[in-house]
Amino acid sequence: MTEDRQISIALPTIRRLPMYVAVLEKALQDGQTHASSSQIAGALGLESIQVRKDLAAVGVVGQAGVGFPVGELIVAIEKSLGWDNASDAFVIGAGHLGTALAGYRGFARYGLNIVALFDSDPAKVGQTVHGKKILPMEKFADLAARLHVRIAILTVPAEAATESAALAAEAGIKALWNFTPTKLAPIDGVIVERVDLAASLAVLSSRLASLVGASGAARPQAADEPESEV
Amino acid sequence: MTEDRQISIALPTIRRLPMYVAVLEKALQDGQTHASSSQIAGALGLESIQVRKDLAAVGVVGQAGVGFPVGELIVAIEKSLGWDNASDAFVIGAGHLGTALAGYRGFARYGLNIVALFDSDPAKVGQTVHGKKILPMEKFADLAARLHVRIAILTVPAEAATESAALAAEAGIKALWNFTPTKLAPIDGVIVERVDLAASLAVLSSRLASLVGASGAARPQAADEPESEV
DNA sequence: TAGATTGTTAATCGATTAACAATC
DNA sequence: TAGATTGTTAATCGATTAACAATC
Repeated sequence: MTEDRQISIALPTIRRLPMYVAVLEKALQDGQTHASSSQIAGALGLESIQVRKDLAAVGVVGQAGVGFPVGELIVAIEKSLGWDNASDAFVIGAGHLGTALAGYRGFARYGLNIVALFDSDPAKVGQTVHGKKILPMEKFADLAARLHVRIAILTVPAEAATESAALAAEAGIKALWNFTPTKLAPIDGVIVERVDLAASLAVLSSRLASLVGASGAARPQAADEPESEV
Repeated sequence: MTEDRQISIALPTIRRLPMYVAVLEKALQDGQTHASSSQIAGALGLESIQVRKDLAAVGVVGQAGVGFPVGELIVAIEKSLGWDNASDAFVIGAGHLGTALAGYRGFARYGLNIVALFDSDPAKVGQTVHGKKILPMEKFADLAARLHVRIAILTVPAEAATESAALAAEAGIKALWNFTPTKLAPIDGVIVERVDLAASLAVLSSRLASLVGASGAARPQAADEPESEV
């Protein structure tokens, strides 16, 4: 049996693991069998000690004087992340963002397979985007159960987030990837991971503001060209 | 002159500030003039002491026995974030994600105004999405300079990320909001904030994997009972 | 005054970084 | 053997949490 103690890897470490996979795959393509912590760190702008600590957390041992086995490492990381066998997912909300995510081919790399989209708008239902059908919300629970879908990607408008999340939980969804600006209240038995654009933009704009503030007064931009209404 | 010491607010605090704004605006609509740290914390699932520490960082003082002044707080937070006067932004890459972001009306709330999109694909150039024009990359530098645009939103394919970032930096862009899966090398004088979907999905799927692993072999769960537990 | 709540100072916790002996 | 690199143990750093006197 495998060691199976993937629980309890520190969250910051888990967030860095995908970067390691990317770097290691490049190394693999270059024909490298081993990569040292300092090589990996260099490629990512990290410290080598942090790489060693992170890799220790996924349970791979390196070879002193040589480095870490690249192939083995990729497999171990993907196992830790649950990326070793693909998971099906439903998208709830076939708006701009939902259809964009449904069309993103890169998710396959992360073991995520978007099966279908759901929307409450009858005008959208029946359409096909990126080869995936938009289905009515009424069919969600039944299909989630029949197809054993455990992941839902939430891309509905902010006002509909809470209700959609409840419906998904009811339907047996175990993990919600929340792209809405709504912070959901905890739901028993459901993992919620939020992509918080406001938080990310807050970091960007506050740094920009302090940069501008440092170099002089904030100044209005020239009213010229298309100001374009939203 | 204003106090102007917005530098050095801790990053975790900055990430939480937008949530406070959301809660405070709701309080304002309910006619509240003041909100206590425990009220705010309760609405967000945080500890009151953390709220007080965060609000202290933006420089607003509360009133013992009463709470914090709601309106003043909103203004102060928005100032800290640079959300007090809107910034224009360009989108680079008019693919699914780029057009989705260009159509998201919620950004106005964060002082972000998407002016136009740019793409290197001649087939896309000339089209209009959500009332915004798709322009050729060749015009980027000139327009960025003329309109004093400092923010670019990067939604090109992974392979084009580095090149596009360099072009943006060349054109005087000061802040890059990077939605590509590529981790950019640091660029002198340019702030880069990345929306790392792989990192977010890693957290989601690893938690899901350990949840399934904990309850026995990886098995299609009964579409019934909550499996509970964090 | 009495109750509620702030803001400060100290304690705790967890992650990052440093140092270096062990090992290939 | 000599050089490179790991993994362990300890030190540092920063953020969160606790306790409580000050204050409205």
